[in-house]
Amino acid sequence: MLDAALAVFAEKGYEGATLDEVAERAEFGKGTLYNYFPGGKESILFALLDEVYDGLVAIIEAYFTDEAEQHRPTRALFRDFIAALIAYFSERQAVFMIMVKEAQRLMLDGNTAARIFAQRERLAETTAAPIQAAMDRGALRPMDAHGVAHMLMGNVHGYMMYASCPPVDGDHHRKARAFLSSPEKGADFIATILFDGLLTEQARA
Amino acid sequence: MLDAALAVFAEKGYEGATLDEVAERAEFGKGTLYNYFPGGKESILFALLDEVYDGLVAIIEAYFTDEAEQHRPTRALFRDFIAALIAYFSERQAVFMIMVKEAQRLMLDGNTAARIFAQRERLAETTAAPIQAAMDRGALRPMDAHGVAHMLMGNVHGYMMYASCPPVDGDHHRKARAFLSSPEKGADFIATILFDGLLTEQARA
DNA sequence: TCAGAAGGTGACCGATCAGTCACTTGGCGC
DNA sequence: GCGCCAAGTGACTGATCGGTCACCTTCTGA
Repeated sequence: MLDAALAVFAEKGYEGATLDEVAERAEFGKGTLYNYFPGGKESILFALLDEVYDGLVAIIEAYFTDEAEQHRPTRALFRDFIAALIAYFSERQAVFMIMVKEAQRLMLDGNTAARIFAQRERLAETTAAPIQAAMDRGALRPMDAHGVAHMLMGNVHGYMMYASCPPVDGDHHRKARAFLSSPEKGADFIATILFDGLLTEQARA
Repeated sequence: MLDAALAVFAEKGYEGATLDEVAERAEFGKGTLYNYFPGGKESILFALLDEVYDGLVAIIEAYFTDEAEQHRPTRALFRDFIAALIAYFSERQAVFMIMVKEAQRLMLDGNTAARIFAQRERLAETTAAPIQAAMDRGALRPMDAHGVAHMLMGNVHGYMMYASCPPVDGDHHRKARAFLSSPEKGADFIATILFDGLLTEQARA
């Protein structure tokens, strides 16, 4: 049932989606929706977002607790983490769309901001742990690990927006974007910027 | 009149805003709105977004063509550019909200994606020029300047989302976020990540 | 076999709102 | 002062949609 809501909300957006359509997609009557979600349309959205964030937290935790990943070089560890996130979103366009269209909107709305922000904190917290560990062992610059985690997620988001947009007519950057269109290439791109930095060696002198 | 639309759309979101409210805020009758924007609600939104993007392109161009800025060290130039962007959005919360809530949504909607994406390309193009110049003179790593420009804008967006969110109850990161809450601190944070890179010197060996 | 519960249903209702249009207002030329 | 046009107006309408509820259809257990 939440799968149906995911598909419809992702396609039409929360406001544009009708419960009739969600019900039809779920192969239930509209009344049944209200048996499961007495809170109505909004509670369906929140349940959906909870599920989406739970899924994300789960794969992040799984990645960083995987025994094999534990003792790899820091840069390779995070580069592949970024690749895994990009692959995850690429295979789940609807999940990505919900997060962009609805979660961002709700985050900027006073009534719902706290709820969504708490979910994003969970995400950031989960990602911040291995970042803090890498800082502690001297592999990463000592900074606010929590803030770095937010920015890392933000970079993946930015990359997905950039990469997933349809080519514009007469777009002379199509080639450049195609270059970035695999999770591996995208992860290299982001990792180079974030971990190596944009400055050349001589510019640092 | 677009100012009124900006305020109302930013507060309630496009779908949630009513034209009655826009008209009231603008101190016009609803019919007058249709004299100016025969295309109705949607054409008001597009006119508004055009204005928003024009304003952004203008300040970016102004920053990079300012004579005094021309020959500063690359890192300082871009660090201050980031600070200027953060300050711009901080002073114009409504502009930021429109871009997050509506532009992002429209970018992921097949019918309107091309139009919004073209505007973002203009932004990226404007920012890409000085980045390309810095690459050409060997100050920045040779990469896809256009992609780097997108990621830079994305980082400012990510930072704004992170910084502008209201503190959550029991949020033990409030202090960390307060640390980032001035444009100067935020720009230092982003510039360190993007230009210097997260890896420590010894981890690069 | 039947009573009753649990789960499912969709026609209906009331509220909302984008868009319309017959009308008013005010200012300008003559 | 008058005619006329441009600009402005808001009550109205038709469509849409969230939410309700009286009813139906299993299923269970006695």
